[in-house]
Amino acid sequence: MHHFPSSTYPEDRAEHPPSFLHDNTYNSSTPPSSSRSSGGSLISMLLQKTIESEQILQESSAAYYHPDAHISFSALTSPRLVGHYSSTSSKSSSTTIEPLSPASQASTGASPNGAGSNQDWTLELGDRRQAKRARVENIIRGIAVSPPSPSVHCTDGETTPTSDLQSETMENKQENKRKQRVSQHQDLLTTGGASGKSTDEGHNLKKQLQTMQRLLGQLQARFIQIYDTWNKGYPETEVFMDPYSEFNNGGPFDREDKLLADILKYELSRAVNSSVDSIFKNISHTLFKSPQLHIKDGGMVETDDETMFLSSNEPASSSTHVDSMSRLPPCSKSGMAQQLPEIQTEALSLVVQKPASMTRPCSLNLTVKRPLHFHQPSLLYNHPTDLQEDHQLLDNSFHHDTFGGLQCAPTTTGLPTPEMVDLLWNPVKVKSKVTSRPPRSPQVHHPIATGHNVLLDSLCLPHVKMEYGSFQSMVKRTSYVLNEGLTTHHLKKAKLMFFYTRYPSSNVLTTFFSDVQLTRCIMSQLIKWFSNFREFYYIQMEKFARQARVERVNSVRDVAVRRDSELFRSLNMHYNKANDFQVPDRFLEVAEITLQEFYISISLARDSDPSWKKAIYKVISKLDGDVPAEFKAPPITT
DNA sequence: ATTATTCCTG
DNA sequence: CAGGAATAAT
Repeated sequence: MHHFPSSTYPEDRAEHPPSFLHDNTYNSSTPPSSSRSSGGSLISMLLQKTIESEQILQESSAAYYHPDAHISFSALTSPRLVGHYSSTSSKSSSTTIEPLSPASQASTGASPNGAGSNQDWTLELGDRRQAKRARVENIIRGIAVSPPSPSVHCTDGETTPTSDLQSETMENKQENKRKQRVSQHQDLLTTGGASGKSTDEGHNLKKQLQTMQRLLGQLQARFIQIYDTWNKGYPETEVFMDPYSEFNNGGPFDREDKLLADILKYELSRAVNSSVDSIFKNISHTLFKSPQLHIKDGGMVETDDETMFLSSNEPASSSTHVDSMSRLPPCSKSGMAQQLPEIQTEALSLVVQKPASMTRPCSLNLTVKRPLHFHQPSLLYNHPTDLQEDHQLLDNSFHHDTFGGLQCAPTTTGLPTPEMVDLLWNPVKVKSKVTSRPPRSPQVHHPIATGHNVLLDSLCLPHVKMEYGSFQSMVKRTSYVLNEGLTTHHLKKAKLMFFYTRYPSSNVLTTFFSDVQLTRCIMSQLIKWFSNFREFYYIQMEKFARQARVERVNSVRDVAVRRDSELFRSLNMHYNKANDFQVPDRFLEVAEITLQEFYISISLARDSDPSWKKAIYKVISKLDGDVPAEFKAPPITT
């Protein structure tokens, strides 16, 4: 159909004009460099989003077009952007998420210190401080008293404490969403439960689990609120700094703040501890009362004492926070009353400080002693929470981590295999090279060593000193874990994505590989992958084009690519080795066009020009289509 | 000078 | 597919 060389192709062939039609498809106007390196943990991204959206909401809409905003608004996308922010509801389509993509996050997130920041920050600092304090105090009160009631009003990560109007409407929406999800979850639990019969006990348990999930979601939301409030109170610092050292240095924290910090630390750790402990008690009461379920795996030793301790507790109600606290083993309380971060435990060395590339460096002073009884239940109770709505990132692994874990854990034997346990305990791949990762060794694996420290460290929460186990449990339950490296599954997914896009923008990559920590390194690895894909693709094209020229007719019309073509077989073998994916027709068209381009160029002896392929590349780069949304799900599902 | 991409090699 | 040189683009 397309008989003409490059000059005629551009517009009419681009049926799905991508938003990144620029020649430099990878950088557009937002460099993914240091900006994206803020650790990339879920929560840090959450926080960043919160902060960012707050800023955006505060600024006038004119700020969208401020040159310093660095948000790449094409004429195509700007209406959607405005729509997105004004409605404050985000659909799950990739296009509406664009404005919140990490790239734009980074640029806007850096704005407080940038040239484009408004002076309101400093001018209204005094007033804002007072308001801030009021809010924080309110939060504390809420934490101290609020029972895990479903009706509790809580803001999610997307909402902002300052813009009441916004958050109010948003809370309603999100509350609804949350209910939906919870009910969905319940369906899953009832249908996919291990026992199959829904005893009263199981019923109660489920209800309590849901309640606890909600509570945890609220707690996380409060974390975010508090963090946000603090961070906002000192925009000039941008980075959250150690209150104590800063105080001594005449830094931004005054006595009141120190006091506030102490109170917060105490309340937060207390609330989290008690709620998590309650959850644990409930679930362990059911799961572990059978001696069959005493599991010993690696460092996880379960003694009879613990079991007795666990099963002797009655189900916790909302009013037993303090009560349940008092039942905790001494070690779990150790971190609570201690206020000074100087008190380190031996395991603090395990907390790995991220390299300086982090935009929001901070360390968590966490005591790492954790009650043994926390180990096992965490495996089986890796739930998401309500905070996940509107967060693409969360939604993705949500399916996999949660339901996968829940459905797989109870095997026919009723016992998780060591591999499963290990897998669940090792969601963070510390060193992952797709091609060179050695098989996981079945050796003893200390649960609190490695892996999770990265996660914890990247949380970037204020200095809340709390019991490690509870905190970790909360993290594991309220958020899924980001992979730190690309896996073979990601590679497979990338190859399939190549059928749709030969030149994926960094935007596309971030949205479709959101279940990995997209550091600079990972991102360039992904880019390299696609570069390699293209290389193979073009080599095949040239090869078959020359071959066609030799043996076939002289007409371009006869140059075609069909599913039975040898060229297609070659490509399919490369990108879809398992042949379990239906290659879209569009790819055949693109391949045919590519082949024709090569054929023409060779026919016209353009290949004498050393850069003769460049023109072809340019043509092909405009033929990218949208990647189906299904690819946003984590790749392991197949 | 820096960054992105291709080309080449193992 | 990854590493690195070469090269183009900014």
